[in-house]
Amino acid sequence: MDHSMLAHSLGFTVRRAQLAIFQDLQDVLGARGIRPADFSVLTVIAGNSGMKQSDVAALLAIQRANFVAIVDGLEDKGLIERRRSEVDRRVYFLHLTAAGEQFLAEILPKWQEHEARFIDRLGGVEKRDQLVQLLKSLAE
Amino acid sequence: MDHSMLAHSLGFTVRRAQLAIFQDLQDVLGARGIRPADFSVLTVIAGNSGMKQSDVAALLAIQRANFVAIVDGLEDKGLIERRRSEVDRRVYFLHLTAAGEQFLAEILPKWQEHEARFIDRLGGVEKRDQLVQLLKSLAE
DNA sequence: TATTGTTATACTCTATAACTATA
DNA sequence: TATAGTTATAGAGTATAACAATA
Repeated sequence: MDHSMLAHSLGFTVRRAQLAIFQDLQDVLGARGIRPADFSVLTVIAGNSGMKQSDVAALLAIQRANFVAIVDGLEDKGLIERRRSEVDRRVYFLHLTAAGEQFLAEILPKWQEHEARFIDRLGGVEKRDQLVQLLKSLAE
Repeated sequence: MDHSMLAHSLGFTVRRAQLAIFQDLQDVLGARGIRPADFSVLTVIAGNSGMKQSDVAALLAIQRANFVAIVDGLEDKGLIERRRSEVDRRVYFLHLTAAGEQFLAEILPKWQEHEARFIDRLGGVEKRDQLVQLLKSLAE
């Protein structure tokens, strides 16, 4: 199927793998009405309740200008809420709502099944750990 | 820097690695006036001269409708040319021009340096081979 | 009827500059 | 002056439908 030097390059193989994973993830999350970026925001807030809006954006490498619409969308869905800082009234802290907690609890098993599908392709969690370590060294 | 479960997931780490590699690749190729997709097309044609336009598109997972502008751009730059099939006058075969061959010869060392930067981060070509194998199993 | 290349179009993601309110 | 959030906008990349020429 592939006859070029690209087939053995890092850029090409990483991109192909990323597309395969994201397509599956989009199918899983799209059925529940959210996108991969929305999911990543929910999990970050779940793990760090009350994080500053701009810090969440930076952690996920999303421009703060583009992050506004993502937060708006999740707030409109009733999954998260902005709370103004009393100390510095420029900043918003992000929190999951009760509905957001419930939504995440429902969707997490589906996400874990998604991860499990690809762990199976790799041949187990040891291979996954090995791969994640290699990938992290690429991203520094 | 990361406090979420995402940090150890396949989707997130693959995406981060892909962004790091593509940013570097865009810098390398952008300085020579082409994009990663252009480069991939040039290398495929170099390895398979006279390939059908739609087959190149399929090999690179690019929609044939979106592929037209890429081929147009490379043809406008004088790097490739379309040659009509005598047998089936619907199809175009793609070939590098002499200028295209020369351009690719000039740019390939820069691409190899780019690959080498990431192979270094991994810790050598054995790690690269290991990673490529794992990534291919992800993309099936 | 089916296929190749093409056009038009829309949608998402991303990048940048400038605004506002606060500090 | 500087920062957090916001708005507006433009550029990529990608997806789909429909067309002309050809099979």
